[in-house]
Amino acid sequence: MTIKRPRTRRKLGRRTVSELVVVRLILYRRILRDLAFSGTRYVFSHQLAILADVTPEQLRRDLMNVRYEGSPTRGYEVVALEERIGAFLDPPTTQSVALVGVGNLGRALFAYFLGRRPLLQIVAAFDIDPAKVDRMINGCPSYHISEARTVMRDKGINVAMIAVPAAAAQSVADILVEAGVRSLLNFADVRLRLPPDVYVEHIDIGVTLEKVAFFARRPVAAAKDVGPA
Amino acid sequence: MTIKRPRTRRKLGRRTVSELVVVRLILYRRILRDLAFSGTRYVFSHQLAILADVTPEQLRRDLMNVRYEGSPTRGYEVVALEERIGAFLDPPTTQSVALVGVGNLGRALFAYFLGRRPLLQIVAAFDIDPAKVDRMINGCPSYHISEARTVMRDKGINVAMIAVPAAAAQSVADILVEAGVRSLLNFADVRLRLPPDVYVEHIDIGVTLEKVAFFARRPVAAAKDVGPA
DNA sequence: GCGGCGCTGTGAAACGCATAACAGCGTTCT
DNA sequence: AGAACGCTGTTATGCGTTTCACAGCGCCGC
Repeated sequence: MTIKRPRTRRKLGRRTVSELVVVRLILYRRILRDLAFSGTRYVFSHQLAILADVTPEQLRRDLMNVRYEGSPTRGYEVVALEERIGAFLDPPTTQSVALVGVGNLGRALFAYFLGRRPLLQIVAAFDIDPAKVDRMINGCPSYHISEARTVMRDKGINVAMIAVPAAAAQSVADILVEAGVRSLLNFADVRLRLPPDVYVEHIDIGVTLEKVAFFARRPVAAAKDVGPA
Repeated sequence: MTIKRPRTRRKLGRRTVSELVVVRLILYRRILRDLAFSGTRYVFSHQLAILADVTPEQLRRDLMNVRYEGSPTRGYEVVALEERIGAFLDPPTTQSVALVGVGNLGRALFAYFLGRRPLLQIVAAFDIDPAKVDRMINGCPSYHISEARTVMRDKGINVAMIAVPAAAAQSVADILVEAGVRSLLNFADVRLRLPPDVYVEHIDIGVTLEKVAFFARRPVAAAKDVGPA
């Protein structure tokens, strides 16, 4: 869920790739992993497109960005394509992530990380509650937010997740950015205002939920575009 | 976070409104609430635009959809505009929501609903774990998923949130749709395949997180569009 | 009272993205 | 062996959204 803004883009080789393409590539790779796991060797664009809920044309167009060529007769080789997308998406080295806010949501995020995502690791948690600080949570040390700057620098963290109440989110974000974070994932229901060179992604459950509720009330055959006039 | 597809639209009066507009309207209203709470009476489009992280032109254009006119000299009257947007967005009556999956994330969602959102209420929770079933959770009864159909019908639920492991999500979704749900909010990291008249919104934390990590590695001044060639 | 300023609302242009259409080619079937 | 099929990669078209630009107008200051 997101608001359309001047898209952040990133160069690869001499090309520039939009956020939308990146998101879909991530999705394709996940599907390819599942396919590889289930023993599939080759896949056609229309098959993969169905699994990703995308048109085949769009899939092929997206794949142009990663410079991988499929065979007209066999389609794409699952493992090879997965690796090629990985080469495009993955960091050269493991990225360290910080989590701020160890409430219900924070714990859910910890649970989410277990096992998965070897290339992204939560190496530090922060909170303001003394009861939650200076402990180990899922093998990860927790600190008081006031130590953020030191810890972030020491551990070379440049990605952070914010899972604190809305009222605290902006000041937390300011602290993080000041401590060198380049990229944020914000779960608080507030639009953060930050310098333009910081990448922010909002997961705004409140807005998303209202949106879903709104569209639950639309006319039955809306998908067919039946509007008069 | 979402993939661009043929946009779901909804008529209002004789106009049709896109998802993007709806999302922004929801956001504007939230900001207006905060402004009203802090005692602000009037607001100009450029002020509101900054708070919403949008251009003033876009804000004004969005507001055209709700048929509210501001004054050239005072701007928009905060409370009146908030109410006007509410009249556009809100359901005539309270909507009942179901939550499937009472794990970490499910509980976080319950916590989220506390106090807020009088127009959306979780009236039933479902799980497959016997230990979590037939209890009260935050004043809401929990049932085994096998009872979904009956309960959903009885309570007139047409919106549901899915917070179960990825492997179970599709079958849960099928059950829900079969039980009459029109609109889904899915937190599982799987793309659900459902009939086109069902509205689905994905909150895919895995994808979003990878995206954030990816853009943390972009060149420093990317925002200025410094690409050569 | 009149001129000028700054805001709103909206038509028109520009942009980005998705969709459609097509050329190339390896495989397979006759 | 030759032809036809179906898939890929890519170019061209179209659409939706955002951005630009300006007309209209109430208020404020002179």
